[in-house]
Amino acid sequence: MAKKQISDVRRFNRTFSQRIGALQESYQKLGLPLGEARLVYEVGTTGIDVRDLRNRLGLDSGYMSRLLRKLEERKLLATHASAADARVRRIELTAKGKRLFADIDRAGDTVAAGLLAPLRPADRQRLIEAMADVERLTRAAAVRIGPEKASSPAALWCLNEYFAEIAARFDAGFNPAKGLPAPIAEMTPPRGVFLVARLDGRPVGCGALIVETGFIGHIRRMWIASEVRGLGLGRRMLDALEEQAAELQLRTLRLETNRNLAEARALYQDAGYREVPRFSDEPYAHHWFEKALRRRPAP
Amino acid sequence: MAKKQISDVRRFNRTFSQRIGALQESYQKLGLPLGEARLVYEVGTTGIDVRDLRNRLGLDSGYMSRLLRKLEERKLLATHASAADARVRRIELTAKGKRLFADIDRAGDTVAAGLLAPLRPADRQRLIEAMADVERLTRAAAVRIGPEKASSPAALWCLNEYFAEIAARFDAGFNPAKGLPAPIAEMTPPRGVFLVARLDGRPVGCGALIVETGFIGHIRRMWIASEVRGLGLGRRMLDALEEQAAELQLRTLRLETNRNLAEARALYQDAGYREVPRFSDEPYAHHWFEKALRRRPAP
DNA sequence: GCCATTCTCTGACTTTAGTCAGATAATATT
DNA sequence: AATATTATCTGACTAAAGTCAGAGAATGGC
Repeated sequence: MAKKQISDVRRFNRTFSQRIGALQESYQKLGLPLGEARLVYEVGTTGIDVRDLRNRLGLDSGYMSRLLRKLEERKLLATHASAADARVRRIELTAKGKRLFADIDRAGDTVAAGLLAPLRPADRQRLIEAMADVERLTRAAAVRIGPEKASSPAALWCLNEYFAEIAARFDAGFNPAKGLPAPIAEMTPPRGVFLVARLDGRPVGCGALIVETGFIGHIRRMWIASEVRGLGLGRRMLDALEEQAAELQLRTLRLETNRNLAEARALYQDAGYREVPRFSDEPYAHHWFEKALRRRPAP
Repeated sequence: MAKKQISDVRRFNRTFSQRIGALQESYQKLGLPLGEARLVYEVGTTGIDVRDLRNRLGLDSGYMSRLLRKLEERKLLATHASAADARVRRIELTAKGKRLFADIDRAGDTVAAGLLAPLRPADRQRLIEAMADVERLTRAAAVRIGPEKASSPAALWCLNEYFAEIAARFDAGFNPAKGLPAPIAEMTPPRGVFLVARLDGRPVGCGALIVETGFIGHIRRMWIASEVRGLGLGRRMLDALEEQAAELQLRTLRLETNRNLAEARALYQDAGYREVPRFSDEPYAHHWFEKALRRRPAP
């Protein structure tokens, strides 16, 4: 990577850190500390479960609890047990809290308008487009891939999206009952792994590795959400699956794909998979691939 | 301003706040709090005067002093009186401090490289260009214009740049001794004002208003640094000068300009100045302008 | 039905990041 | 030479933003 590129990116990060610092100061005039304002803003007009809020803001549960008590005392929000699960508490803003939310929201608008105000209309449009580009292109770096339970809500959501997509793209649609099955148990250690790609916590892709007899692994259910496609995530998912395979001491990886998924085929070929004769009964597949893994160096 | 534009900008600010939050966490692994790391980083390998550091970081002098003592105890930096002015203390990093600086620097590189790493070369280039666009276009919003002493270093620096530029652009060069003078005393209240435009503290433009006999003001020394040109700052400087004129109860503003400064002429015309017959002996001028100010509404 | 896990809460602390009011010494201004 | 200003430091506070251990209730998985 060119040094010039790195320093360009660093300059951007630096100036934006400053700008965002200035932005945050603008929230301070609302009469409560940043952390509390952020919390009120995240609760929003619709309310939220404490658990979700804690995950989103990444706060310690004790700290969170105390913040909530403080805001409750100020009559900005109210908590009550969730209907679905009596352990989790649901937060809703009071009328006063909603007014504060509106103030915070307005302050955000003002900051944004302040960036646009000095510009001519054409430059405003350019700024917005450039921001969209930066956002899209930096998304890839914010994606984290890791193993999760194949039965987790995120995993099931990904699989659902995956099925919906291939149903739309395969010539004859897709019926999970007819395709080669991939039971959750087989995508669970030690018989396999299920990887989920997340962007800011939200699932945006998945891939499964199923250990077959001997030293052979089977890659299944690889999917990347369209919002993050074209950023090299397919390759990263494949690399992550190979990493898992290496840890499981596998020697060969196999996978199959449908003729309509041209970008997937290109990815597999580019990643060193070579086409082999049919090895599975997957009725929706037209191409079968295989790759010999390099033996792991002893640790 | 379109609502859609504002919400687009807000989304960008939001995602980048998150990214930058993550970035800052990466510095935390260096074993000292963010504020102290930032300080060490700003001191840099060349050293800095405490005064400048305080301005740059915007810290209270007491707090700053305590931070320095803490870092001195840890043998990360050393202070000594400045040679030029025994009141100011100069900070230099010790060998240990320089090692820490290198670590911080490397962490910054790692973050930047992490943004670039997942991208293909063409996308890397696009990201960098988009970042440069965003930076350039948001610069205007970060510029602050305010009155400063015409004898201040920033003012003198601006005037120097201004002279250098017109010397290069006027047909016959520019000799300050031959031009209409603008003594510092006349650009100082109550006889006049000197405005400086600053971007993140750095001067990037200036403009002077000199009160002539009666209710007439004379605009002189208007200059905008090339790095921020094309962002509407000339107009803002002119507006700010008119604001000052209104506060001084002036009724008419005058100015003159050289034929080679086409963009300046366009600005004046656009701002409502109309060309009038020569009213001054400025030998470098070819055009004279005037504008009647609207009377200020009573406060 | 039992046991592990999840979710929230409380108590007891800590660190970070300041603010504010002087005191002191050096320099600038008049 | 007298006075004002500037730069730094010290003492005495404060608010914000956590951390960590453990308790208690509810739920999920077997």
